[in-house]
Amino acid sequence: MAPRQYHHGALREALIAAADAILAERGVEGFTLREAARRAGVSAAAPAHHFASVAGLLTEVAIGGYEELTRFLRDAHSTGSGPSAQLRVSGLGYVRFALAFPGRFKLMYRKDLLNDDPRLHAAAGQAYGQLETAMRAYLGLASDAPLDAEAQTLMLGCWSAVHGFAHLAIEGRFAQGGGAHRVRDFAEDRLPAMLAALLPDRAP
Amino acid sequence: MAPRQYHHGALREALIAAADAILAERGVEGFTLREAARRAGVSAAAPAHHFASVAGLLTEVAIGGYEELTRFLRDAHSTGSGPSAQLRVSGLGYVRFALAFPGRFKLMYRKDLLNDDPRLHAAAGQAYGQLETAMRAYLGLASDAPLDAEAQTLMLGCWSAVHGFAHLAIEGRFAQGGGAHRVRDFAEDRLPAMLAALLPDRAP
DNA sequence: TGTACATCAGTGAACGCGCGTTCACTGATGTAC
DNA sequence: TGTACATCAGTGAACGCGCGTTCACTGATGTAC
Repeated sequence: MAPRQYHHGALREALIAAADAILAERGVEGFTLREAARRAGVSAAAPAHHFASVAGLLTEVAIGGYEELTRFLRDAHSTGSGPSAQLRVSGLGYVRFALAFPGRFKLMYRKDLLNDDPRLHAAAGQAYGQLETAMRAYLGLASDAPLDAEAQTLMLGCWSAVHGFAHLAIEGRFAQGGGAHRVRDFAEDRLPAMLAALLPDRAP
Repeated sequence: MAPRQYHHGALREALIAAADAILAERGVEGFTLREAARRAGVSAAAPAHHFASVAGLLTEVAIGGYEELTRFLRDAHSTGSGPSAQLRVSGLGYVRFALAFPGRFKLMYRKDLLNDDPRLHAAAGQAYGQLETAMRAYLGLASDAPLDAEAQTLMLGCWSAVHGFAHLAIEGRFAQGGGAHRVRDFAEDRLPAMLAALLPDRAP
């Protein structure tokens, strides 16, 4: 590595990466701006030149989180064959994301730590829209049709179920022994059946 | 009110009540031991005589929370007619509890703030057992029968769904305008249909 | 190609904050005789 | 019924902590001419 220069060159990105690493290692509660600065090899005052406040940095991390979640949902979706399987496997993608990045996932729902930023809402909306698209296909609706009452109820149920599952799994309410690995195994083992009960195959 | 005496008389209970009030007003993140002492009209050092640490006090609050949740589940259950309706309405009870006491509810899932206390696990187990009992009746199983694979999957789905719904509702992910009142209306409006989709009537 | 100078992106020290907990203490209570 | 005394349940001051942010500053960069 080159010796530290006075000008970092990409401090903004380095701080975001450092924040991400802290979230992964210590969770949301363990995050501090000073620690992020420390990891980026920079004084505690430096972040102020790139983010108005700690919320600014965390908001950036959360936006990245929603973008990654969208990717997870899309990737999962593409592995299913047929609208029913695709919707179910999208739910699996949601949980996989949450268990892969629990700190980031929790941050994404911590309104009190984030700025009320339109980019954040847009990123969240994109992830949600990904699920909605899958739901439309599942119900045989046109891709631009508004969701009717049944569809809305089903969306609510799916989102609640995968979100609740993810949250409970992260909090260790299921597999009581073992670490993250065991929790992921539990999810891969049990989620498909749970999603199948909630979203049975539909005739096309 | 009598003038403050040197000996409070029931400081332990007063601290628990104060903590509960703080959770209601400011949420988990807004809780501090010093503030609880302040509200009980006592010095910051006083709580140490009743709780080994802040976690001790919060654990007591969480235990009370699980007991209250159990009551909510039981009360809701008793308003349903027939096992199917009773299970569904128990789910409603879970969410009603969460929306009535969001701070306490969140605390109950914050392992990092609570002691690893057998009384806490027992209280949590009792609430969970309440749901399990309703599930057994729903599936027509004997009240002491172990849950088979289908039953376990259904339990997982129900718990995840109501937990996720509660969590998302508390975080304001549904009704974007309005306060707690509007969120509760949304839940009362939408949850029954969601639960009906997840737990359709079963022939007895 | 060189140079003056504005601007940018850092530094290091300090501020003020409130926290949970500890300490030596003291006032109040209750019990043994 | 009184009294000595142990124990209990408070006090107030202090400790050490790490936090986010501010401030006057300086070193590096880049641009106009």
